[in-house]
Amino acid sequence: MILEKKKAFSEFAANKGLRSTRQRDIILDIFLSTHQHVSVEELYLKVKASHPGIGHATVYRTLKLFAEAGLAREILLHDGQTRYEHVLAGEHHDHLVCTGCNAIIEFEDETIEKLQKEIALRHGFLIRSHKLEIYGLCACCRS
Amino acid sequence: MILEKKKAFSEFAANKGLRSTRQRDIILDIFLSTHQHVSVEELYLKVKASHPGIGHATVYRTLKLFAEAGLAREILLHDGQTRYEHVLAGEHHDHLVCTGCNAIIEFEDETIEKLQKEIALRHGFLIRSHKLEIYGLCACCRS
DNA sequence: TAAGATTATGAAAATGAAATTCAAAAGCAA
DNA sequence: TTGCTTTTGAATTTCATTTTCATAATCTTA
Ligand SMILES: [Mn+2]
Ligand SMILES: [Mn+2]
Ligand SMILES: [Zn+2]
Ligand SMILES: [Zn+2]
Repeated sequence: MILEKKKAFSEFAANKGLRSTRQRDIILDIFLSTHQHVSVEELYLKVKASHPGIGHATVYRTLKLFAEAGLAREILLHDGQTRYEHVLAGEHHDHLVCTGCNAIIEFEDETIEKLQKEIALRHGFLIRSHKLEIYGLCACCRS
Repeated sequence: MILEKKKAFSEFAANKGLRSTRQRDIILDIFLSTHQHVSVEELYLKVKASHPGIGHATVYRTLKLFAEAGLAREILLHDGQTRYEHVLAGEHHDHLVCTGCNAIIEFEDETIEKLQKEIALRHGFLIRSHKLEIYGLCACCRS
């Protein structure tokens, strides 16, 4: 799975005429080693731990490339930090966001997805993407 | 409807021990006169047009109060600007956002709302709020 | 493989939205 | 009014992100 993603990025880079750099390889490795929903700052700190020379700007730029390449998805919750999550081929999910402990629970609901398509159809709207975020308290934080 | 909202805000202010100020009255009047989904800057400019003395900070602070009072809702789309929309008592809706012309189409779907509750229940999650935004192209921008 | 052309990088500066500071002004209870 | 408290607005600060630009790395071609 990690190899697939590396390959996917090489192909994307080749297609776009991007050069292959040590930094991009490192950032990709570290991104792939993280769990879901990393903020740019978190990832930057991880990168810096083993590769102090790599700068903020490169991490920002590279994560945007990953998103463009389809292996990461940018998510904006309500904390002013952009996060990136891993995109598995063909998979989509939405989020339950706990405002108590910041946990993020993922879910999928085919019916909701279908209803969205119907709504779009009804308005002559062409869907490019969507986000559904449910904010509240997770089971732990309720009790 | 405008009077109701003004009254609602007075009550909220009274309850919170807030003072009644000329600025808040003006900003409320102008907010109520706008259409849906105003950015803070847009509102600030409108306010400044007739009342040049009123500052940015007051507009920011006051809109937060409106949200707290329940007569406005903060919405964060993907353009880095906080917007506020009018909240009608007991009403809820979600958004189709056109990335072509920035139009925002509102919709309600009871089934989606119900399904969200079921998902939350399944995860022991207590819903406080949610947002569903569908991004894409509106009918005009498609053709 | 060396040169030349182009792209990528990183430190620092710039940006832009939002929050904060603080002295002055306004509101309020008595 | 008086005196106390809240609010205001200009300016400053903050913070995430973007941009700039000189330097470095990569790729292409000979
Ligand atoms: Mn996720
Ligand atoms: Mn709306
Ligand atoms: Zn929690
Ligand atoms: Zn449009």
